Amino acid sequence: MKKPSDTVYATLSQALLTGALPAGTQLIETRVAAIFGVSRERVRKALHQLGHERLLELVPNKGAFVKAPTLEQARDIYEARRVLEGGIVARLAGRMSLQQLDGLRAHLAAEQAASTRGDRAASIRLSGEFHLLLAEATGSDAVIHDLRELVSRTSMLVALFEESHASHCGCEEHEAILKQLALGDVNGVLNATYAHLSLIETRLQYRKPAAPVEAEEVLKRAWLSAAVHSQGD
Amino acid sequence: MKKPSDTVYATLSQALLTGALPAGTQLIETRVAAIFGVSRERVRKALHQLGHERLLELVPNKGAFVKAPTLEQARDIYEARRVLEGGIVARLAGRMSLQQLDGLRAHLAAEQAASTRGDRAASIRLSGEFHLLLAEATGSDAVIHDLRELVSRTSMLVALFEESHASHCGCEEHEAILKQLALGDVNGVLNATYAHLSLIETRLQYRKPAAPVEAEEVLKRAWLSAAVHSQGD
DNA sequence: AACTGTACAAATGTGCACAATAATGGTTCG
DNA sequence: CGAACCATTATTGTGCACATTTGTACAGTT
Repeated sequence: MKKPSDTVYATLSQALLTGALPAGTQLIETRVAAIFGVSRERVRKALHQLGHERLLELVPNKGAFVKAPTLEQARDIYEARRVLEGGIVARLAGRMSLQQLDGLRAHLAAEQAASTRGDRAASIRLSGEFHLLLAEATGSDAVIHDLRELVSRTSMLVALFEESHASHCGCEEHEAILKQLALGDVNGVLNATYAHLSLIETRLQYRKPAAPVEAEEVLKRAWLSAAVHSQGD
Repeated sequence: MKKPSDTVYATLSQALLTGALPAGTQLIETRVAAIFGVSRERVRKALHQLGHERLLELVPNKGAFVKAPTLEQARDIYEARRVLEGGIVARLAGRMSLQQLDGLRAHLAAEQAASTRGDRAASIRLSGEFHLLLAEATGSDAVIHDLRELVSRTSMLVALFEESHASHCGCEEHEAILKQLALGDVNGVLNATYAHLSLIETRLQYRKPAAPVEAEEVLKRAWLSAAVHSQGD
């Protein structure tokens, strides 16, 4: 069996990323520890790590709260993605191997297949992975790390601000980016990337601040689900 | 008086960034706690935070070691800076206000002044700040955060791999970047940025793995220095 | 009736003691 | 003489009890 601390972190992380917990919810160490059946210190460490990843807001002597990003902060994240992903594609333009291009094309085909057969879950997952694949093509672990964090935070934003029926990228836009990449047109690929990310950003809209929910039940279900999943290890 | 935990973190961070501790040195919680006169838990938290920032390597059940970046990992960092800073300037090109450009020009003048009067310490500091100013011009806190982390890691690399007499950027290269920025030439500013960072990277060269040193003495001096500095608060 | 000061309750922060784990050195057997 | 195994030691990981801080409610005063 795996170490419980990793499971605690993974469970909380997924719960936050999927938006299962409304923004502003306080995560009380003792309660979470009781729910998960682990000691308070394990929870504490996981909470601090999530705080360092900007998914939680840690207020000294008060506690950990689910970060409630404003629309302004959301735009901050998307601007950061335009900057970083723009830098990625600008750097890659005209410098990619045929093998790398083929890998991206294969991934794009998988995206389109998932889209045509109406598999929404796969579409969302593959759409996110496309961006990470671009980061991996740079060969820099630091770039991958930074983009992964931005994508994670974007997931939370989508869960917060976006209508559920529009949660994945358009395949055509990914296709356009890939095309410009192969051509090696720096300005073209930059514009395609900016347009793509800005289009996603426009899908964000203000929603009601989300009704406070019984965190106990949500976490209990998430914990049991994670426990089931890790049973196969 | 400030909280000791912040001081512990700041002291260790500075010691690592300036390269006072050779790579591979093990930081033993109890020893550090004894040296600093604080409890072990404070040290532990600081160590974990530094580990999360990739300045230390945390091995489970073994301890915290000063990260020993290889030249390959160093290139990884510089590639990441090319990507991110390239994304920054590409995004900024032609979109900056006159006020922002003037601010950068003033900073560049300060750099040149420090350089002509031979103030090496100021030169190094101002050179680093120039890059951060570009990040701040994007207006995205996430971008600033990511670049700051990369610059921190670069500082450690410089302390490790670079000869001491060549530790600051050339003002002319910053001038070239600024010029292309004002012109709004995306390709030009990208090339200037890539050239600048690559030139810095070429200064890196392999040095002897650094003789192991008595970490006790180094930390004690760093701690006393920090204590003196914080006395004025 | 409103405001303030105090006392209580709840949650986090901290230090300590113990358990688990990995390296090391010595010893013994082949 | 060498290698493997066991014991010892040093260090990190964990759980628990206590201290500190903060929010709140209640009562007293103006």
